[in-house]
Amino acid sequence: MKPRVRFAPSPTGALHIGGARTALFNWLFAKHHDGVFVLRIEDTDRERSTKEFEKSILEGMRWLGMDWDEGPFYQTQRMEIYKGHVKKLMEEGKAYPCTCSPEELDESRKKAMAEGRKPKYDGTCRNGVTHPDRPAVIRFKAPQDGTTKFHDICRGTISFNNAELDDLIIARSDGTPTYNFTVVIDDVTMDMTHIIRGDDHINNTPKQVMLYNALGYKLPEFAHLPMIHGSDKKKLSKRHGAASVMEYKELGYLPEGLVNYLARLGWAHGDQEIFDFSELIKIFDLDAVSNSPSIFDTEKLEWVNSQHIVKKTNAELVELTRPFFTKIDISLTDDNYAIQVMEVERERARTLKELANISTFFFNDEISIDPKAASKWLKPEQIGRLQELREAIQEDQQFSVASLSKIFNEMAERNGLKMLKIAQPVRVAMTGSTASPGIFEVLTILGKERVLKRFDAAIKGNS
RNA sequence: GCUCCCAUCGUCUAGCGGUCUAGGACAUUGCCCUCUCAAGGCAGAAACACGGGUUCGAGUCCCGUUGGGAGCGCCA
Repeated sequence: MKPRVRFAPSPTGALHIGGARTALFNWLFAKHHDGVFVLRIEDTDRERSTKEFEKSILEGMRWLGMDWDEGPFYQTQRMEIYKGHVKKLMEEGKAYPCTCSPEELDESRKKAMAEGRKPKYDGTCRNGVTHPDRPAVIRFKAPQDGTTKFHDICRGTISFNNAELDDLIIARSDGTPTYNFTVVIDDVTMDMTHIIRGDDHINNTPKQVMLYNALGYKLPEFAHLPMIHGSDKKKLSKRHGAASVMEYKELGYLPEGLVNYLARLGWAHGDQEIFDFSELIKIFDLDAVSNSPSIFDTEKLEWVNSQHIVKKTNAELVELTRPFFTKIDISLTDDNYAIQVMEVERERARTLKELANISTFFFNDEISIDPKAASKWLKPEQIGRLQELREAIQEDQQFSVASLSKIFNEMAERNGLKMLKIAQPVRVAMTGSTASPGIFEVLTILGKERVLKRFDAAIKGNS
């Protein structure tokens, strides 16, 4: 049987790193087994769900390249299905109305905690409501003894004592169904074969299993993934810097870079670190998923991203970095020129944003020279040599890496100087900084006209 | 507090009873390359939480302790 899996985010926030990893493992699992990946929007929390968050989640999914085969389905459009199931349970005596108020419940919970007991519903309304005048929620009549167990692909059998569980609310007083109920109904009616989700759901699973049993449905396979933590080892949240997937796009990460990094959190394939999409699909499976939580490490993400930047062609990098250049008011008008720039800068940046930022001097007519660099490398005696170099370069008909190299070397030799002493002033004059690609490459890409202008600007500005 | 889950270098991980004096990667240190900075190459420092078992043999299996995480909503 072809597996059917789903990713079921609630639109109460953007698609974040943890959600993206869960989505990715589902997607990879479906692709690997030639199964079906469905997207379901769990929007029953009307208070906090918004259309904007929903849109940004879909945007994040698309950007990461995780296409879905079915959906998106919306829980708010499936109310009749849930209501039918609630009714069925009521008729079979497996659910009952409860009129205890939220305040009363809250109080008994606090009391239980204070007394060291587990906060659970005391069953006041199990045998008839106590306040017929009040609006009622519907509770599931959970088994009170015995155990509830289920099989988890990653962890084996997990079992809970039913005495630990209570009569969960399956429908609110306004008639809308709650999470643990809707997931079960949806997963069953959508024919899900595997439920792959974060392990923060392990504690919900026995409740859901009871519902499957009460409804007479067959259990799917479960696979609970370890959490992704921030550097403080706490569940990843907004406080840990950029949490939303789209923020990583803004930061200049490649979708393949993020996906590669995310795949390696909680999953490994021997010693291999770098994977592209097709490779992941080919080798990904649940048996290689680990059980311990991992910490999100931006530095490794950056390295992985740089590995994927290097895999791109120069032409692709031009297109990829264009939006980042635009943001700093540079428009790439000459693609051939930009391609040459990419060739010399591609290995020097870890993100597309950085790639654009370190390349600005190639595109701006006016460059700003770092004062510290100038005070070290554009002193009077160095300006004098710059002048000399400028004349030699002007006379150089070839203006190639080879010819320039010859000019620089001769100059160094004549003055008994190391290449450093002669290259650095030129680098500062051309790029404004002490770090850049090879100086001869920089010169030939910039072109003689621009080079001479920058010589003049540096000489004029510092003499 | 209770329940459940987890436990190899700072971090991500390999390891599925003997080949582990524990391997790789990021980060880090030194060296090489070198016109700078990267990239790259080489070398180094760095871990099986602890205690009991089981076994001829345990990082690998079992139990406990400790530590961490998650859940305990008319949120999902």
